[in-house]
Amino acid sequence: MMSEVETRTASEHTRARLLDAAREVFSQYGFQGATVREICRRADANGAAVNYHFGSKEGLLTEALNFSQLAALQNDNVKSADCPKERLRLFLRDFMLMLLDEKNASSQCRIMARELADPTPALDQIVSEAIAPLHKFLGKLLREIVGDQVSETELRRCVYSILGQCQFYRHSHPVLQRMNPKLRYDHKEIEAIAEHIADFSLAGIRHLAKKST
Amino acid sequence: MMSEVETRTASEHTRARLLDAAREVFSQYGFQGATVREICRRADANGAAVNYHFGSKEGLLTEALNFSQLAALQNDNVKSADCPKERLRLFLRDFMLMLLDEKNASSQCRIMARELADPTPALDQIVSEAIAPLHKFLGKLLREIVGDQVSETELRRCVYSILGQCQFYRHSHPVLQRMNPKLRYDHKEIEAIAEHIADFSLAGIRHLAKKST
DNA sequence: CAGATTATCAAACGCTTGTTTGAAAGTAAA
DNA sequence: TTTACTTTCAAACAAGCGTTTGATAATCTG
Repeated sequence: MMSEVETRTASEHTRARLLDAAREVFSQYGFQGATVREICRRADANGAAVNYHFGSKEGLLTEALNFSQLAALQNDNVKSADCPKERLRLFLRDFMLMLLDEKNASSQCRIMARELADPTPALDQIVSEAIAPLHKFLGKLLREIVGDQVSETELRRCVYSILGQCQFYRHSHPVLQRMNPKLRYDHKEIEAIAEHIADFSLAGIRHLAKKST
Repeated sequence: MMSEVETRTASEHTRARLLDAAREVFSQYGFQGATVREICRRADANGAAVNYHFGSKEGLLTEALNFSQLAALQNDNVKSADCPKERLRLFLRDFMLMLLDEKNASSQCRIMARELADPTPALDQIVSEAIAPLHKFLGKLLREIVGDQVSETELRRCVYSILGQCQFYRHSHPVLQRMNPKLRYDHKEIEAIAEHIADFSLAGIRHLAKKST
C-alpha cells in the first residue's frame, strides 16, 4: 500500500493533508472556532496528528499561513510596464479576485481577515509578512500617482480607504447576502466590484492631490 | 442592606449590571471568546445569574444589543437643514466618533463589527435592526447627492465604499497599531479621519455622478 | 406574622476543547 | 531477520465551557 511515487513519504503526505484541511477550516470558522478534531477528520488523520506534526494547534496555523500568492501578485504588478493608475486598476482586479473567489485558494486571505477581528499570536507574523508589505506596496503605488505634495499621513489614509473598501466585501459578506440574497461573487461581479473601487478611489486620490497643490 | 432607592429592585440592578458587563466583554472578546463566568465576575454576580435572568448566553447577547444611539444619530441627521453633502460630512463625523471613541458606549458597534466576522444567531437581529436601516439611510443620502442618473447598483457600491472605509479603522485597529505604534484614536484624530473619508468619498461619488450623465 | 414567590449562591453536571499517553504498526538500515 | 526509529492510533486527560440543581436568603403578599 506504500508504493506511492509522487509523495515523498507517507508522513509528508499526512502533513500536507493536514495543512490543506487546516487552511480550509481556519478560513471557515476562524482560529477559535476551528477544532483540531474537525481538521483531522477532513484530513483523514488521527486526532493526535496535529500535535505530533506541528506541536500544537497554533503551530499548525503558523505553518498553514502562506502569503506567496499575495506576494507574487505585488511582484507581477511592480514589473508591469503600465502607468501607476492602470497598475492600481490591475492590482485591485487581481486582489479582489483573490480575496473573493470562493473556489480560489484565497483561504490565506480569509484567515488574514479573521485575524483582524480576533487577533491570535499569529497576527504578528501576518502583519510583518503580509499586511505591512501590502501597505508599503500600495503606499508606493499611490505616491507615484499623487506626487510629492501629499503628506505621508494623507497618503496612508488613502491606502486605508482602498483596503477598507476591498475588505468590506469579504468581511461583510454574511450581512450583504442577508440583505441582498441574489448576491453572488462570480468572476464578472468581482471584476465589476474591482472596477468600482478603482474608479471611486482614483477620483478620491485625484481630489486629494489637487487639494494639496 | 436593601435600602436602595435609586434602583427599582435588587433584581433589576443585577440585570443592569449584567447587561453592562456583557456589552463590555462581548465587544472585547466577541461572542465566542466571551465567557459567562467573566461577565458574571465583572458584574459581581453569581455564575448562574445569566441563565436565571436571560435564559442563556445568547439571550444575554440579544438583550445587550441596543442600537438607539445609532438610530438617534441618523434621526438627527435627517432633521438637520444642511445640504446633502454637508449632512454626509456630519454623519461621518458623528459615526466615526461613535465607532472609534474608546470611552464611548460604542460597544454596540464593536459587537456589531465582531458579528460580521463571526456571525451568531444574533446577526439576523443586528442586520434588520441596525445594519439594514443604516444602509438605507446612507443610500437615500447619497441619492440626494448623485441624482437619478446613477443606477441602484452603483449607488449601493458607493454605500459599501463609505462603510468599508469607516469599518476599516475599527476593524483593523490591532494591525494599524502594530505598524504605527503612535496611533491613537483621540477626538482630534477621529475628526481628521472622518474628514478624510468625507473628502475621499465625495470625490468618488461626484466622479460617478459625472460619468453617468 | 405566615406563606408564597423571587433572587442568589456554591457546587456540580455534561460536554467539548487541545493535548498527552503508551501501545501497535510501519519503515529503513545492518 | 534483527534492531532502531518514525508514524499512527484509540483512549484518556485536565481544563474550560454553558448550564442545571437544590438549598438558602431575601422580598413581596395577604
